[in-house]
Formats: sequence, structure tokens, C-alpha cells
Amino acid sequence: MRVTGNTRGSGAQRSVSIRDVATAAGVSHQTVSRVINGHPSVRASTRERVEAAIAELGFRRSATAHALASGRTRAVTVLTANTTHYGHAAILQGVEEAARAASFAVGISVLDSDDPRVVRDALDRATDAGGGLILIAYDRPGVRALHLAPEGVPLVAAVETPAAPPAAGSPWVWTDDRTAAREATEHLLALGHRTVHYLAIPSTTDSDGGAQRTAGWREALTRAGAVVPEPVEAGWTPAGGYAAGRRLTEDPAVTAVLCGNDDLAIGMLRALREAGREVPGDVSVAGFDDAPHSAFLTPALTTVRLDFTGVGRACFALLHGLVEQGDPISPHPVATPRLIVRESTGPAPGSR
Amino acid sequence: MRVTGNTRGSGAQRSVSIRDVATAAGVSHQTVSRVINGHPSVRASTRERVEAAIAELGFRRSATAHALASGRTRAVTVLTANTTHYGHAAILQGVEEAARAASFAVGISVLDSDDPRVVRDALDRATDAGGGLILIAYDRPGVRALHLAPEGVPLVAAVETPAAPPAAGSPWVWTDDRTAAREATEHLLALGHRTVHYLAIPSTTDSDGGAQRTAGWREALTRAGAVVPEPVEAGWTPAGGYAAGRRLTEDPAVTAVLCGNDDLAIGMLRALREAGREVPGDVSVAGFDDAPHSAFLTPALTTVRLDFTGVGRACFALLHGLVEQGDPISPHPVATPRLIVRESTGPAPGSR
DNA sequence: GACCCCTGTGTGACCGGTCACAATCCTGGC
DNA sequence: GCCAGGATTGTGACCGGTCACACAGGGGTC
Repeated sequence: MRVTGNTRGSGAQRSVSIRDVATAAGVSHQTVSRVINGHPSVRASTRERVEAAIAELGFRRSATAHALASGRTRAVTVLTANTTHYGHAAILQGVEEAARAASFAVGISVLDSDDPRVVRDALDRATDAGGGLILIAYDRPGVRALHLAPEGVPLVAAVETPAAPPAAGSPWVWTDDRTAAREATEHLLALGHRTVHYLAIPSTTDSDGGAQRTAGWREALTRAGAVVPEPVEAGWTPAGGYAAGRRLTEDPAVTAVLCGNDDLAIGMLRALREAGREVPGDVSVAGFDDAPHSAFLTPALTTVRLDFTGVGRACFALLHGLVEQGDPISPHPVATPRLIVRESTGPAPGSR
Repeated sequence: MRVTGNTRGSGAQRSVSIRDVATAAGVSHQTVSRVINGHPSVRASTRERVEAAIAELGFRRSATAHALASGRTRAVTVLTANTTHYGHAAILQGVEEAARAASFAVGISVLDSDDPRVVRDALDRATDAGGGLILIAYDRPGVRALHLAPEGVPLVAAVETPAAPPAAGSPWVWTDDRTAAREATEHLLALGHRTVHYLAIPSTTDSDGGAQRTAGWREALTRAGAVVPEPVEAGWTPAGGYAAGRRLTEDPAVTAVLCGNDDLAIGMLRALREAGREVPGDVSVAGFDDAPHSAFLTPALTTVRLDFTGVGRACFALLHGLVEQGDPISPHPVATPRLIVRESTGPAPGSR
């Protein structure tokens, strides 16, 4: 790779302040402030003059000064363990979208690990940025951060379905992935599979509940009177799914596998193919997330579509309400997960 | 609930300022400022007293006030068209990593379209945030932003390989994907394919050059004396690759396809399978990016690995140099693209 | 001992906004 | 014709840092 260039010349032109605008318009700086904030009691003629001056001088209100003086920072910081996993990235996208509409800035801070020191550090940095925090707490670093988060900072979290209704005053957003996991499992059961194995993303199980995908899966199995196998923890990545999948493929009794996310499913699919087992002929595989490429895999993946951008938007909306005057925390609609049946699931081997 | 750390139960309202620390330590606010900035001429004993006060009061310097007073904002904003595409997300991850190490905050602003108004708006918002800009200019919105970017704001861009050495003063980072495209094409040619078709990501071709993947591909074909087919523009997504791929599969003469990214390749693979053509038996397919799941597809994808996080880190390093005193812009190493041959490419049908 | 320089420290202005409050203008009611 | 009260507008402090500069001591040098 190569890099070019030297310092971009020029620069440092003093930015125009409201006082510059004020003198240009022949009013006081406070009147300018009123105009840019849309205060009602400014005479129309005055407002116009000020607006003309603003346009002419190319004035832009300094976000920094505004934040310092008002104490309100029109910004949110997203704390996440990863930006490359589809779900996380899509939530981020949703937050950004909503934030943009409200002209909020969005910052991001990644949680490298769940080491308390690292997490605390990220939390501090995010807090320093001012504004509110949006925490993606699907994974261990995120959940750790949820526990370590300082009081007094507005915070909204995207979490796994809580086991119990969360304490009042916990602005959390979640899709009902417990139900979703149950439905996916029921789908497989309905196809005649004796039971469904589960390739799990790392559990965040904790006092909070968590691991609700697992719970939904277990629930479906129990209801149907099926054997509940031990879930296999596989991480987040295709490589993890592959490694864990290889172990599962050794067991000929395995005919249906639910995977904690689509990446895991890709790894699982690969492991099955290498073991010479057909999908869905010998084994059915279902995923979770409906990443954009899942429909185009071979076989196309049966998976649960989750509305990640919706979660992101909801998180922002909640936070906005929290920050922008004590709006009571109102629930925000997030699309219900939906099972998308494609090619990777089919009748159990013996059942047709 | 647990309370961790030494914070005494107090609510986190009024933040402690350097003056609070100053009175607590019996010094002037300026001395506190010196301590937190590591100024050399502070007596050791004084420094200790101040540090003790800082620790006791839990002082944290207000980033906002610091930015306002000093004019330097320890922050960068990444402008990108999308956060969910692997390459973009990975660059973002790289930037964040490097920024964190330098204790810079990172913001993100997405370019919804290449409509000049939208782009200008995003640019303005990013500029308002203070600090420098990192622009991911692989796509049309990004390139548009590159043109519209205001002078006087420190800016670094991740771009496609420029056709000509860029003008001095353009701090750009790129991987040599022209060469990479050439190598991938040569790999296919060496397998006996008469020519290689190209499923292209949207061209940014412009005064700048751009579309260097295309150029590298064309170069290899020309050198080999092969026919140069018309590139097929397919977008960025698997769906786009699939749609464009269907058209390509109609032509029985097509035996090798290079795709502008791995997502496109997934769509292409799907289109081929639906058409009943074997990969790599009938048609070879190569991608670009080496996304984490590409190795686990069926067939595993031959692709070019690009060091996106490296690009992100390099961007930040460059920007940091730009901002932090006119450090001359020093090149920053980014791993050379490397062709990873897997299962999706093989000998041309007739050639064995 | 005068002079100078360097180390350590304090003082007050300033960054570009907002906030609280005072001052002035205008209009209707009596 | 006078006054209350809302509509407009101005004044100066303040947010929490940094900056420029002044000032007190403590060696060295001559």
C-alpha cells in the first residue's frame, strides 16, 4: 500500500461566532441565539435580518460551545463488542439513521473484551463524550458493561429477551427472540425430527436471565416431550460454527440443528458437507438473523429474521425521550421476528 | 444490585472541575491544568497532592471544555456509505482500534446516497463534530463526499487505487487492489480459461481514476491476449450479484467470473447453481475481500484477502499526524492483498 | 551583591455558546 | 391619558477548560 500527500495547506480560518453575526445584523448576541434556537418572541423583521447575516457569514453553531454552555450534548455513543457482525452493524445503522433524523451525532466505542478494566475504560470514554449511551448487550462484554455502567448517565440497552419483566426504569429494547427460537424449533419438530440440537452463541446468562434463545428452544422441546440435548456453545463466527459443528456431525442421531446466528449456520453447513451429510436430506439446519446473504447460500438458509435496524431506531428513540425532557419511557415497536423457511430445513430422514 | 469500585454513593450530577480539584489540593486551577497535561515544571510534591485530589474527587477532564478552549478536538468522524458491508465495517473497526489507542473518540456519519445535498449535509454534521474526517471513498457517495469536502478540515480518505499518483496534499490510503485484481485474473487464466468475466461493484470512475479493480482485471486479460468482455455492474449485495449472475449464466461461453466482492460472489454462486452449472466444474468464481464466512461457503470461495482493518488503522494514523502538529505524513504499512485459492476456482472445462 | 535565567506557581482573559434577569417598546383596558 | 403586562431585546455572568503573561525564589556568573 502507499500513502501520499503532505499537510493540506491553509486553514485555521477563525470560525464565525454568534457575536460576529450579531454585529453584522446590528443586534445583540443573545438575539442571534434566540433566532438559531427558534425562540418565538423575536420580531419577524429582526429574525430575517439575523438569518441573512447567518447565511452571508456562513455561520454554524459550534456544537462544542453549545454542549459546554447548555450541558446538553446532542450526541449518543454506541457501545458494542464488534462492528463487523451483521446484527451489531445493523443496529448501529439503525441508531445512526434515527440519530441523523434528530440531528444527533453518533459515536462508537468498542468493547474489546469483557475484562472489567477494559469495559470500564470504554464506558468512561463513552461518558466523556457527553450525551447518552446505547449499549448493545447481546454478548458478554455488553452485559458486563450494563452492570458496570455508571448511574446518572442516560443509557438504553439492546438486550436479549429478559426472563422476567425488567425493573421499571430500565430502558431496554429487545425483539422477542425467545418466541422466535421456540417457533424455529417447532418448525423443525413439525418436520418430524425427534429433537433439535442447538449450536449456541456464547451465553450471557446471568442474574438478568439472558440466553433466551436457548430458553425458547428448550421450551419448544419440552412442550413436545422431546429429549433436550446439551446446547453446544460455538461462539459467533463461521469458524466457531464449523468447529462445533464437526463434533455434532459425528453423532448420527443429529438430524436437526438450530444455530444461534447465521454465521454459525454457515459453519455448520460446511461441517455437514465435509462429513458427507446432505442438507436438508440428512440434517436440517436453521439460523438466526437473516443476514443479507443467507438467502443465497446453498442451500438457502431457513432462518429467523430479526429487525436489527428497528432495534437500533428504537434504542435511539428511547434515549432521545430520556434526554430531551423526562418523557416517560414509552415502549417502541420493533418488528416481530419472523421465521423464513427456505431450503436448509426439510422432513426428518425417516419420516417421509 | 451491587456497587463496585470506590465511588461513594453520591449521584453523579455536578461534575467536578479543575477549580474544585485546585481548592482541594490548595493550588491554583492552572496548576491542576498543568498536572493533567503532564507539564514538566511542577514540583513533584505538588503533583502528588493534585493527583491525590483528582483521585479523591473522581475528577475527569471535560472533553467538551477542553475542545472549546484548546480548539483541538480529540475525535475523528468516519464517513461511510454503509456500516453493514464487511469491508466498510472492518475499516471502521480498524479506525476505532487505532483511535482508542490514541484516546480519540470516533464518530460515524453515514452517507445515504450520493445526492449532493445529502452528502453535503453529512459532511457538515461531521465537520460540526470537530476533529478530523475519515472518508471511506470506495463508492459513489464516498467519492462525491471527497469532492465536496470543505478545505481546511483535516481529512484522510480510503480510496481505490488511484490511476495516477495522486496530487500532493491528498492524504489517501489504499491497498493495491489493482494488482490484486490482476493476480486473481491471472490465476483464472492460468487454469486454462479463455477469458474471465467481471461482475463489478458500482464504478466510481471519475476524474480521479477509480475502478482500479476493473483496470487490473482488464490489464491481465489484455496482457494474455484474451478477449475483454463487457464488465457487468452488479451493485454491492448478494441480491445484486444474483441478478447480474443470472444474466451471465445464460451465456455458455462464460467459464470464469471474477466478482467485485464476496457478497456478489455469493449471489453469483447461487445463480450458477440454479442454472445447474457446477462450480468449479463448469464455471470458476473468485471474489474479493475474504469476508469471514467466505472460507466456509460451498464451495469455499477463492478470493483476495484485503487488509481492511489495516486500512482503517492507517487512515487514523495519517489523520493523527495531520492533526497533532504537522508531522510529515508518513506512510503506514497495510498488508498487501493476497489471493487465497480455495474451492471455487478450477481448471477450465475443456482444458483437462 | 547585582543580574540573569530557570523553575514553579498564580492571575485573569478567552473559547462560543446559554442562562437569568433587567430594560425598553407597544398595545389594550379603563 | 395613564398604566399594567406581554413582547422584544440587551447585559453580563458562567460552563470548564487553555492560554499568555506576571511574579516569587533559587542558583550561577562575574
